Amino acid sequence: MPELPEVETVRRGLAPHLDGARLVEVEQRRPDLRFPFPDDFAARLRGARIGVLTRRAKYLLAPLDTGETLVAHLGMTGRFTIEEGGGPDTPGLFHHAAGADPKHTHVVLTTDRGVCVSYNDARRFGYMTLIPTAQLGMSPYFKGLGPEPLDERFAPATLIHAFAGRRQSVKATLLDQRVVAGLGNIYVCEALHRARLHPERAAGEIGVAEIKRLVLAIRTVLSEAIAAGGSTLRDYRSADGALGYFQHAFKVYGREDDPCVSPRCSGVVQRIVQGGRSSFFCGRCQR
DNA sequence: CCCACGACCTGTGGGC
DNA sequence: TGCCCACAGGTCGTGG
Repeated sequence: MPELPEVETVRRGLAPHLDGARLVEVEQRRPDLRFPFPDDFAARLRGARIGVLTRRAKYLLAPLDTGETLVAHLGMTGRFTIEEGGGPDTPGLFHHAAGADPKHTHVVLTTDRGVCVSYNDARRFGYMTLIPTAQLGMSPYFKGLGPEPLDERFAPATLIHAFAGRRQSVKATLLDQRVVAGLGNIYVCEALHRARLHPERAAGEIGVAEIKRLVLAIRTVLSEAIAAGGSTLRDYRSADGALGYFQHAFKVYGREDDPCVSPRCSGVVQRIVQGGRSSFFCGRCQR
């Protein structure tokens, strides 16, 4: 799935088409994604005007003039695609979800500007819901979320506090959205490499100087990834169909058995499994 | 409370 | 070529 940089890239691609637009048609093609759609989902969206699209963690948020906010999570394979000047199934239309199988297009929004925005999700780990805007912060989706890593409120003190006494690995701790919001498997691996921290280190045993390196590494890798339009491995594309290219800047992710690219490091990238997910790291410069 | 693990789905790529 | 298994960017629920 898209992690924070990919979701942010999708938001930036959708915003020019959706900010301030009215939804004139909403098509919901199945009763559920990961969870059932809320009751009368399409009817509650139809006719609504969207305010300014935002992002929190890996969620996209579209506030509506009905008092509700459309909340969308892309799961692993969720993709929003913009299709201008024709319906979602118009033959010959350019980038028909840019390679996505149309049988997995589950929601199609049409705006008063003649733009179709379709949601395609092969694995259906994503979901959409509607929450009263005034209650967003107290909703179960957002209540426990940690700080945005690119917000100044995310600081060494955040992790010093979260790591204290924690025996869980630093890898698993950073994947915990209650600690810091928006990181996923790729960017945790990349940030730990930049901070020269071994993914199996217990969070509680990481020192203050190391935490400072880690906070900087997280900020840097996310900022660079957003600037590159995210990472495209297989499914991910931005809303306008563009490929991200940050994957070319990976230093460890997906590079098992390749040489470590750190200056003056002669190590080799290895892969281990932690909590059922692959961790890539260099055992020589990450300690 | 903490943590590890299976479950949820479908597609793809590698090895044989 | 074809089949089968491992694995994939994320969470959520369960059970120890």
